[in-house]
Amino acid sequence: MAVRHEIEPAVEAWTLIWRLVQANRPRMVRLAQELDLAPMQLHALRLIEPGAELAMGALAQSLFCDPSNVTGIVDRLESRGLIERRGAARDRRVKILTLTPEGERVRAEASRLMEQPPPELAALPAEVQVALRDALRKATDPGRSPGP
Amino acid sequence: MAVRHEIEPAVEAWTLIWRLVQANRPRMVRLAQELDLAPMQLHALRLIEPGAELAMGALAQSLFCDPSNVTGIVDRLESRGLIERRGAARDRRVKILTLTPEGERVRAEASRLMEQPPPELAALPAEVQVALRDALRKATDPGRSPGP
DNA sequence: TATTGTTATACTCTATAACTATA
DNA sequence: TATAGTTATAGAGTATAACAATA
Repeated sequence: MAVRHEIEPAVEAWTLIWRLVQANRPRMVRLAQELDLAPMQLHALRLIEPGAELAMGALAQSLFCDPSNVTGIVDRLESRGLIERRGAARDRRVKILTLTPEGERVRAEASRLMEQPPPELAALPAEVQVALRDALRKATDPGRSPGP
Repeated sequence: MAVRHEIEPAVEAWTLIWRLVQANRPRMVRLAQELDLAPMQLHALRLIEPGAELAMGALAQSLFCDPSNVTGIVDRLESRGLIERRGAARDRRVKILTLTPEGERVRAEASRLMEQPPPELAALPAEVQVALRDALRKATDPGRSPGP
């Protein structure tokens, strides 16, 4: 019988992804500090698209946290003048969030900085970058995920 | 002149990695809850290897946070009986951390659960898993990083 | 003097439970 | 009754500054 010392490629890939993301945590923390935003504030800001509307509840779902939590995060973004909160016309229980012009500016800057790949990826030969991208496209392709 | 609508493969790969990790945040939070550990406590526990010693300062560096912070994290792990803290013999300023038997048990269980790849990766065809793993190996190979 | 870890302080993130105002 | 969001509360993570013990 064959001896199997090899671990599953998916297991090793997942471990390596974790390592890569961990190694880049200091950069992300520094980035948030430069924008004078706490990590979750930055995350929330990125989930509100320019010109679009987002209800508090939808934001809570996207952030994977309790609605009671979102109140504070939104409070802080609002008092910094980055977002606005107003009641929805058709159901006055829900609060609609929109970016202010300053919010759009900060969000664009944040996105520009965050999408810069870490040196470990940027230094890879072009063909390895392409192989990595193509494999990740297949993993995150919505058409592949389990049905509704 | 050629029009370039394509973004750099490394940029897209980095974005996809973020998406993958974000999508798996709820699973990681649930995992920590099942072990009755806060996220940073889990992270810290994983950084102390069985049979090895780790100074508080080294742990602070690995966690990318301030030493004053580590005091509280270690306090909570110690009061749960997962780690021990004692003065180093040769320099009594430094505190040495070691796992208790219970700490080793919880850490092993945590590692087993955390290394399970998310469904998005596990469901990939074997050859795509291998391509992904090989590209990530090249990215995280210590031999490739900028010199000392 | 310099370094390791702690304490004091203040702020952010986190969830649970009780509350409000709508529906 | 049920739902969206808030408030109250408590605990955990975060950094800065001042401190104790040791080197």
